[in-house]
Amino acid sequence: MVATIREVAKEAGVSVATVSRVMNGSGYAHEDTKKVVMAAVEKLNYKPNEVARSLYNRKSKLVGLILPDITNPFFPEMARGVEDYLQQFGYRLIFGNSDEKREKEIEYIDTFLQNNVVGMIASTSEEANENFDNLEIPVVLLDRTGEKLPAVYSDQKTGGRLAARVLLDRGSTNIVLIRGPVEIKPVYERYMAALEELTQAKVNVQVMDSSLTLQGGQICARQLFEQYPNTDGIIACNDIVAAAALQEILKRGIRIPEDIQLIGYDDIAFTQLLHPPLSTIRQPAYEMGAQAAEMLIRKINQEKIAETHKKLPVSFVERQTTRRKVEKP
Amino acid sequence: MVATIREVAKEAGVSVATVSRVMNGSGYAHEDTKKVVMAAVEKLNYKPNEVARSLYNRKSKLVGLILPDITNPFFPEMARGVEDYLQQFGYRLIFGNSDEKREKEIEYIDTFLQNNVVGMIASTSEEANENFDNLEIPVVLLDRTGEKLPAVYSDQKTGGRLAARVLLDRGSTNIVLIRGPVEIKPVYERYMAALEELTQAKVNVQVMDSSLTLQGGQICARQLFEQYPNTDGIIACNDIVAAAALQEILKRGIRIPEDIQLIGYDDIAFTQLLHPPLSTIRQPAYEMGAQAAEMLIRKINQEKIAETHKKLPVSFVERQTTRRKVEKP
DNA sequence: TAATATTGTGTAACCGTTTACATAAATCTT
DNA sequence: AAGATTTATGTAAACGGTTACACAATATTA
Repeated sequence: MVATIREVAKEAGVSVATVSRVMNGSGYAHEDTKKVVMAAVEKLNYKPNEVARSLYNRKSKLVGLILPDITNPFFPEMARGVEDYLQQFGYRLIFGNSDEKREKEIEYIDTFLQNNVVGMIASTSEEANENFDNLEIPVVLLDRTGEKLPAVYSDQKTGGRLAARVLLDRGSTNIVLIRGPVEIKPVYERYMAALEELTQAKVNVQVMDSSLTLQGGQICARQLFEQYPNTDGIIACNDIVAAAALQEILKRGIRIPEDIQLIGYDDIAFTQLLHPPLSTIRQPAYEMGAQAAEMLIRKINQEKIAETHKKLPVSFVERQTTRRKVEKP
Repeated sequence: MVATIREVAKEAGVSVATVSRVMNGSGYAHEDTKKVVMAAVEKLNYKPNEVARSLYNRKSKLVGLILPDITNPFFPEMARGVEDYLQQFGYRLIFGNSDEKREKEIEYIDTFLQNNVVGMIASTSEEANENFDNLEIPVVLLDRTGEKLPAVYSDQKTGGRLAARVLLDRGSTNIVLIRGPVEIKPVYERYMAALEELTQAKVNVQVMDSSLTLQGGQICARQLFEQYPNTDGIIACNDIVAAAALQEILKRGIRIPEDIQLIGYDDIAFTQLLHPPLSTIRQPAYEMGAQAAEMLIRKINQEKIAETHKKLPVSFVERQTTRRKVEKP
């Protein structure tokens, strides 16, 4: 059904080596021969088998991508950033969701390797990093960082501090800080930075735990007002949890941002559709993905890379769950 | 760096054939030999190269997945359904976003084929279907359907009709029906079904166009109230557009659902977080993905398949952008 | 114990490419 | 016109697995 290089060679009346050479533009080939070969290629609709190529070259046109959970709207943005960038260079993505689970991460790393990927981009836990050791292919960490591996991530510390500053500057004094899972490094970092900032401000601060999911957020939000009814500021670990909190706030008839301020993290798309639209700390997800892809391609092409650790800036997106800042005269 | 079967064979003092046999549990192998081989495998941390396997077998453990846009929250659900199911059987996903563009679809189909995928799952336009002709590997359509190919999709007609019925039964009489891009079959079908139902009801109906994105929805929503200020019901082509409409409604201070009813389509996650929570028609996205994966595996294993066209039911998710139904005594 | 069946193992061909090397043809030097 | 270059092409050996086939060793049977 699918034509092989031998059939093309036969059709064109040349050897397979010649076909290979004209296909790849490598080595010599007479103009006339090129035409004959291309005609045969055309006629048989020949497309070189990537698997055979990959076997010989010991590298494919495949890039492995491991993300925690594509169902969390933060990651699709990143994935598209990666894909859109790689796609232009003919690379394809093998993709896996890890759910932040070590076994899954390892399983995907292994199978990606078995498929001769040229490189990998991964948001994996720090402990999984050792699985990247002694690989002869480049790996770039995304939304994570580490000593040895190049990485593209965002400035969680500034993000966390910023979130805290916002509530502080706008007058919250009884703040609940919702901490996400501590195993997830970036989430932990933003939490720590916010906590530090709040602590320094000598304001009343309570810490609560939540998963990064909607269900987790809802459970947390419900408890929050039972335990700390006079809260006047909430810093959520991500936008999803913030959205859950917002819903609870509304349900209880608390005025926002007058009685309570709320700030999320990520700036995922639907955040602006909430009512009131959610103030949040923006991470440039798409850009992060694209830059990771760019760095990976650089590595693949053995180019020198100026900075192997790219920390992208975050920014405060002011919407309507925080008050206007009072200007000090 | 990475051990090959030859190195394992040498280490174990046997031939490559023997190693292959014990790895695959095919043919005979003496118990003692097995032990020796497995020890060597262990020692060298040998993992068979899938590429070489794939070349010989002419099929890999890779499945191609083409989705329109992973950035639209409807699709990640589906993708996870596919992945979670396939993952158990050791299949991996090569993934591509098509943006509903014919060239991209074809490009991905071609490169997937070049990588010896065992099968493909695709949400592609009808015109791309011919590219699936004469393939020796199974393909299942997802969220789309067609004559020749097996497919898993949802009942768009019932969905469209249901959406219309809901607004009708709850008393809307000046309804705007937002039609999505007509090239996208499922979107068109739900539109047509709704239109039919509305027309029959002899109610006042206006049609507007929108893309499936937030930006498109916002533009559409703005125009909507300028052109049809006394609208009292909106059927959106999907939840994203519905969310945009909801925002416009709120901005204009129109009461919902008292003055206007709104219904979306898909039931993507954040829909319940809107304020008020959005009534919508639910498509079982995850389930659809999982079932497509199941069907594909059946096909790969050459099992008989009872129904090659699985139409999954949709349902009305009643939330707070539609009124309570008035019971007729 | 010889004949036969079963089990265990190795050799080499194959999957579809790329490329080192050999050799032939064309072109350039002097 | 002979020799040196350059260009053009083919042959065969990789790449890392799987498996048909041959053959040897062991177990079973009569």
